[in-house]
Amino acid sequence: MLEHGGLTPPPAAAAGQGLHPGLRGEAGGEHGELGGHHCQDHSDEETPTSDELEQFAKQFKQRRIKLGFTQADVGLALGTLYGNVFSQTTICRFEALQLSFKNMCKLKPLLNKWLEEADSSTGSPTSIDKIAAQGRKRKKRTSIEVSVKGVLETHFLKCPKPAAQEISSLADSLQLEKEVVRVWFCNRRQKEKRMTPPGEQPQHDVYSSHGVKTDTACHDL
DNA sequence: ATGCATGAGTA
DNA sequence: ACTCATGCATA
Repeated sequence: MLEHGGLTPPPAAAAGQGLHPGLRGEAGGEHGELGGHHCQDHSDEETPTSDELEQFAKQFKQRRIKLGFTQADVGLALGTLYGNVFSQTTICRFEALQLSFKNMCKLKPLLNKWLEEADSSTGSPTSIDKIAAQGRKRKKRTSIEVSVKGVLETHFLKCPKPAAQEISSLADSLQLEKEVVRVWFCNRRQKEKRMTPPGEQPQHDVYSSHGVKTDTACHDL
């Protein structure tokens, strides 16, 4: 089968809206060569487009299931195969395209390799290796009430990057630890940077959007 | 499948 | 302190 995609050919390029991968400008001081310059990626490393990643993720999931593997299996297999172990969470997020653009690009080759292996493996006995050494005190997951989440979201829309002081007052108002609130905002920002906004399919915005630059100004307290 | 959390790297 | 990649614990 070819990648037909059925009728999800979406995108239409992510030049309009909807998809805004985290394409950070890496024009900083990445390399500091003086006199001699030899930098130039010329390998067969092409950065896939968002569309390609979508297709791959779909195919990957289907094949994975066809072969009878779980997300956790894949994560472990990657570790035993190359040394990079991943959790079920990460595989899941990859399939759902809930990772950043960069992250997706990084994982695609690995998963691609696994696919080849898994499908052509006439029974390759991959030995399992598990290295466990975690004696850390992970904080118990704080369950934030729905109503409180609503408040947080409202604030997020107003100001996605509140200052420490604002976080403090907010935490105080909501009766939450400052850390919890801070982390919540961090996670929220990350979500916003994912490829596929949950439940938000790119629609064509014929109207709307004018030169209005909704400047995100944080004021008030 | 997802929410809250950790930790390394960076500005 | 933030971003980013990643995962334990949980829904």
